[in-house]
Parts: sequence; structure tokens; C-alpha cells
Amino acid sequence: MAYQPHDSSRHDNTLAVIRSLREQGPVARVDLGILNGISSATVTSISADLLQLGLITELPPDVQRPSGRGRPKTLVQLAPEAACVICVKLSINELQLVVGDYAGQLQHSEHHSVATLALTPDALAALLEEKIAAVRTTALASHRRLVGICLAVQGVVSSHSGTLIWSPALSFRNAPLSAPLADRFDCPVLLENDANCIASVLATKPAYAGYPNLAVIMLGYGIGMSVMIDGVPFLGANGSAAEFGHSKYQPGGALCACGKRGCIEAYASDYALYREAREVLELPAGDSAHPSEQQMQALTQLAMQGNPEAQRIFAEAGRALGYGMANLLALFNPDLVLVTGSGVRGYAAMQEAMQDAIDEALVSELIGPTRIVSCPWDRDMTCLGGIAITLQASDSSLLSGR
Amino acid sequence: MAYQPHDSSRHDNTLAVIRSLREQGPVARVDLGILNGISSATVTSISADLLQLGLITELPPDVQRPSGRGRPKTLVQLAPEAACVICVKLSINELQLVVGDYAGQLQHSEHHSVATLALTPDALAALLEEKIAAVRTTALASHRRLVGICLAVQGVVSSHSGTLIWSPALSFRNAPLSAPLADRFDCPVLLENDANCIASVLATKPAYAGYPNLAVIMLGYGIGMSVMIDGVPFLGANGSAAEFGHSKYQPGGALCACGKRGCIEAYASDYALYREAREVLELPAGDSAHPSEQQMQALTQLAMQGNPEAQRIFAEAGRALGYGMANLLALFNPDLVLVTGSGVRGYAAMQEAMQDAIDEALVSELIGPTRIVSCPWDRDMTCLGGIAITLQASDSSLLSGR
DNA sequence: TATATTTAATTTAGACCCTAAAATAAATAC
DNA sequence: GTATTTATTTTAGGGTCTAAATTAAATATA
Repeated sequence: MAYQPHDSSRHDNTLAVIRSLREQGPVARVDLGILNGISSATVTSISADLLQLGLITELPPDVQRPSGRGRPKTLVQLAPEAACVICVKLSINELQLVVGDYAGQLQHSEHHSVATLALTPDALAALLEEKIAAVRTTALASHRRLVGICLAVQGVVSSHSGTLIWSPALSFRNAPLSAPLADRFDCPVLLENDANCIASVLATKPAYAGYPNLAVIMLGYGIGMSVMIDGVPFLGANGSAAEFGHSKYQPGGALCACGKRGCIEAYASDYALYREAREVLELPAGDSAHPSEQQMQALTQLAMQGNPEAQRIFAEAGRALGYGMANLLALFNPDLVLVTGSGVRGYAAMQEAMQDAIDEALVSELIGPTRIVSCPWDRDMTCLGGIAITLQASDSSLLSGR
Repeated sequence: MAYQPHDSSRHDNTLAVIRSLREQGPVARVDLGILNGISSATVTSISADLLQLGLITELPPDVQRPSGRGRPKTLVQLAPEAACVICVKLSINELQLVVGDYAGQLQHSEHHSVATLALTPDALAALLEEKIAAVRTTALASHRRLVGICLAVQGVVSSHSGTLIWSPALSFRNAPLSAPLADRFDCPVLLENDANCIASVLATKPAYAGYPNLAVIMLGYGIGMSVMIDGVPFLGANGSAAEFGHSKYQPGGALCACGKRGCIEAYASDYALYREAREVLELPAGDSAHPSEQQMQALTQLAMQGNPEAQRIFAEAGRALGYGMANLLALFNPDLVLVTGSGVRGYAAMQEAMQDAIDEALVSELIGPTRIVSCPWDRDMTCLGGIAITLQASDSSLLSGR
């Protein structure tokens, strides 16, 4: 009788244990049981399997703080060297490569300045292959195997097909990036939107737990968004992220990088702010269509110091953002909206106008209980999210031995 | 050893069988197995339980068409008299009450003209109680028990708390409707948004299966929407439906019934169309703030017959609708958008301008594979959806005997 | 120092649920 | 009348979990 189990509970519980360990670090078996609502007998059995596979190790007991009465807990933790993943973040004029270990920790990080808009499809493919090959060599020196690669990019992606549909960092479209890399490096290659990566990290933070519907808005050179529903990113029809930046503020309004008019991004992104500002303000020289962090900080500084022209520009951006939020609240009605990305540097200068615009646009019944909060920006967050997503995707195959 | 099952598969499979029977009518055990991916041995066991509980019956074999070789199938079906539910649809100036049997079929329907805007909270509560009590008496004559009541209303509801937050049919807000009725009739009382009810019906139709992300837009006196994700309505933070009608077309634009300006509804709803039209066209007399079906048909007729003023008005409505769709596509990116409601009568006159507006607003990469389709309107659909939702909610308690 | 107490982890016994295979049932085809 | 086909039921057995019992390893107390 070739028996086929009807019930995936063992598999599910095993994944849940791994996820707990990745989120919490070392945990005792009892606590794994409580955390995941399973009996400690089951945790014992699952831990035995994972120890056997070499995916977890027991922590030596000596290190522990005196635990009071009773038998002391034996903590188990993920074995960092059990596997590794590589995450590549592609953004405008920059390529970041990081290596993450099986515990989800960042092991290596490097940044490269690249004129991304000048790349041809072939040049991009060659560049990715070269850079990934290099970090892979160093990564494999200390890890058993490479279980996945994540490409985290700004723009519209089709995760399912591994095709980058459209990115502000590139001058071409519809690039099938995943397949050739998967062939070359013999492992799954995930293509993810950068906002989804960040949202995946934020959604697991204790401070933002308890908000089943979470929207994360990324301000920066462009404006992106990810919506998490019950901890998983919501992907629409083509598997791409929600494009908050190209929702509309004003029909026929300001010109957007997408070629259309009136998008939120055409008012509140870095390039939009700088485009307005350079007309009327003295600002650092440079490529004003792709303002650098220094250029943006100079502009933000002016607004913070009370320059009325700068303040007017940020207020208008805030108003556009507010109208975008109003639509987001009317259509999605999230519990919490987090605003982050490098553009949060100017959030304080936009916030009041944003709030006024929301109140102007929506009756309070429709605003409902939604909270809107900004969140400090960390350059590595995207890659940490990419690592987490890739590890989680690899767990199933790691369990099945292959 | 007080054993507590760790695994809900029996319960889940039983619910799946009931759902199949409610959607498909009589089905044989083999086919129930195939439909739900379970073995026929399990279906036999589940059917035995359900027969025991009186929730299903076997169909007499004689009625069947000659089925070819082999042992003929024995069809089982839900026992209509096993239970019943009442659905009350509250809309502007009208109250509809229906009774549904356990198979989900409509057994009784009645309409009452009521000046809903003139009702006080107490008068509404008394009216609901009176009308429900009357139909309950007749319903219980032929059904074993009443297992739930559904209030399907236009507007913003908090299903969780059973509070009607805001409805265009009423002149007051924040009405806790469910609790008193649940007490009075000793059964669960669900409060649902009307668009959610309709979407729940449409999402199960074979024609629209295979679209995991489905948006249903209801045109009518107001404009509502429901978004279904994997067959379940998406409820945001306060458990209310998505308010497409109050997303924005034009900041500072036309005045909406909600009191704010520039909502889609202020351009494309019945009252908005009629408000524009009566300025320039000869139309039937009546309450033009709440145009009747006859009034709206007269207006639609004019546009269809080529009246340029009427056509302009519908085109402007279509444009607003298109911009709303653009935001919906940018933020939600559904696989399919269905347009329905009594307002579809004018859809043909709006469609071209709507499509133009979408193309004007969004680059094709963001429109993606989404299809936008209209869907004929059926007056009873809301209540059928309410019945289906209520029956599904009651199944668990029916299985546990109580 | 010896014993009791407390808490963690493991082992044991048993319940539930499902599937595959075998058996039975009820038709049609030849 | 027998063979074939298809549906349903019965049987046997695997997997997974939990509760309870047991074992392990510490602290508290006398």
C-alpha cells in the first residue's frame, strides 16, 4: 500500500518551528510549542528530525542565565552554515549584493556604482552573473550550499515568470532575468519588488504585529508600495506589487517618469521635488533628473530651516500624498500605513499637508481606525527582506532532503 | 485521555462537501470526491454522517437519465427543509425580505416601499423586527429551524460589531442593528455590505471562476464595490467593504452625497447623472435627488438615441469611472473587474470614455492583464448572496448538532 | 548533605482521519 | 447468462497529534 499522507500538518508544523527560530533566534522546545500551538511532544519529534538534517543545533547549556528552579531550558537555534542565499538589490545607479546565512543574518554586503540606465539587456545579464559568481565563491567557503538567489528591484515585476516588466532603473522593459541565472547557478532565483521585501521584514516586527492589513509606502527616487494581508504580500493579477506611486492625484497634472500625467509620484518623489525646487531655489549642481542623496538632503534642509519656497513644494507633495492615501484608505482600508524609504527624510515637511488633504478628501467614517506612521529608513532592509523571503521559499526543499 | 483532535480535516472536508452540494445541486459521491480532492471512502463516511444529521438526502434512483454501463450513481442533495435563513435588503426607499432554504434556494420574497430617510433609529429597529417576525412565522411552517438572519445594506458596515456605520438609505449613523435582532430571534444576525453579497454570488459562478482577484463594482443610486480574494470578500480594517465610490477623481470637484468633493460617485452614480442632466434636458418630474428607475431609464434612453447633451454627461461619468478604475488597477491589480448594479443600464454610454480615461491614466504595463466586463443586473442577487453567506456561516454550528 | 519541589524534555499509549486495496453492488454489453 | 464496467462500502494500515507518564536536571529547604 503506497501510502500518501492526507494531511500536511507535520510539514506545516516543521516550517512553523523554523520560522519561529528565524524570527526569534534561539528558543527552547517548550516555548516553540507555546509559540506555535503544538504540544512539546511534537516539538521534540520535529527537533529530532531537524537536528538529524543538520538544520538546527542545540545551544551549549553553560551560556545561559540562571533560569530559576526546575530543569533548565535547552535552547535550539538554526545552524547558520546549513545554507546561504544571495540577494541582489537593483536600484537606480546602484547594485547591492549581500549574502545571508540560514539563520537569516547578513554575512556579507557590497555596493557597486553602476550606470544602470545605460545597460543593455545583455550587459545587465552579464553583470549580474559576474557579481553573483564572485560572492557565491566566498559564500560557499563557509556554507554548505546556496539555496536561492533573490533579485530585489524597484518597479513592476512578474514574480511568477521571473520577468522584470518595468523598472525606473533600466531603459528597457520585459527582461526575463530569473531563468538564465537559475540555469547558471542551479538554484531558484526569485524576482521580487523591493517594497515587498521591506514590507516582509516590517510585518514580522513586534511593533507592527497585530495589524493584519498593512500598507508600506516607500518614498525615494520613485514611490512604491506593498500591501501585506495576514503577513503575506498581496500580489495582484500579474504578480506585481501595488503601484501606489502611479495612482492619480490630478488628471492631466504633472508629468511622471512613467510618461503619464498626474501620478502621486510626479509630485512627491525625489525627482519631482527636485524638479520643482531647482526652478526657484539655489541647490547643489548635479544630475537634477536623478538627484543624489546629498542634493535631496540640501533641499530637505531648506524646508526644515523655514524656507517658504521649499516648504511650499513639500506641502504640495504632501497634499498629493494625502490624496493618494485617501484612495488607499477608500479602496484598501488598511489597519496601518507605514511610510518609509529614503524619502522619509522629508516626511515631517509633508505630514501636515498630507493629513489636511486626507481630511479634505474623506469623511471620517471612511478614514476609520487606520493609523499612518513613518518608519526610519535602513539601507539594508530591502536585502534583509529578500533574504527572509528566499530562505522561507527554500525551506520546503531543504526538508525533503533535496 | 480526553482526546482533542489536532487536525480539522474532517470538519473542513464536511464543509467542502456541503458547499459543493449548495453550488452544484445533487452530486454523486464519486464526484464529490473528485471535486474536493478526497477519496470516495471518505465521502462515504461524511455522507453517512450528514444523512444521520438529516442535512442531506439520497435522490430516488428512478429519475436519472440512463447513465451508460456500470453501477449508476446515487445522487445526494441538501435537504431544503433542514433549515432556513432570512435576508433583509435595506436600500434607499425599499426593504426586501426573502427566505432561503438550506439548499440556498429562494423560497419567498417580498418588497416594501419605505421612506427610509425619514426613519428614526427606533422606528427602523421596530420595522425590521415586525417584518422579520412575519416572514419567520411562515418560514418555520416548512423548515426545521431558522439558523440565521442577514441584513444586506448599502453603505459602510462593521460586520464584526454588527453596526451600520453609514448608509445613504438612512439619515442617521452608527446604528447597532444586529444585537437586538439576534436577541429577539435567538439566532446569529449578520450585517453585510450589499456589494459583498453580490460579489459572493458572482465569485462562485463558473464564468468567473479562475479569477482569484475579482473586483465587483455596483453602479446605482450610489457606487459600491467588493473585492474578492480567493473567493472570500476582502474586508479592511473596520470590516467594511472597499469604498470605490468615494475614491477620488478630481480634488475639489463635484459635490458628493458624502459631503466631500470629487468622489467617483459624484460623477457616475444615478443621482449625479440626473443632477447634471436636469439642468439641460427635458426629463420626467419627480424627486431628482433620488431618481427612480423610470427617471433613469428616460435619461439613459436619450443617450442611447444620440442626444448629444445626454451623451456628454455619460461620457464625463465614464471618464470619472475610468480614473477610478485606473486607481483600482494601480492599487489592487485585480484579474477581473465586473461592473453591475442597476446602473449598468447606462454602461454602454460610458464605456468608451471609461476606456479612454484608463489608457490616458496608466501605462499599459500597469493595466496588465486585467479584464473589465459588465454583468447584467438581477434584483434578487443581493439577497441570494446574503442567503449563501448566512448558510455558510451556520454550517459549523449545524454540524456540531447545536 | 539529603530530600522535596519545580520545570523541561522524552517516551508511551491511544484517538482520529485519511488513503489504498479489496469486496460488494448494480447496472449494461455481448 | 456471463463478462465488463462503474459506484459505493468495507477493511487494513500509516501518519500525526495529544495527554499522561516518565525521566532528567536544576533549585529550595530541612
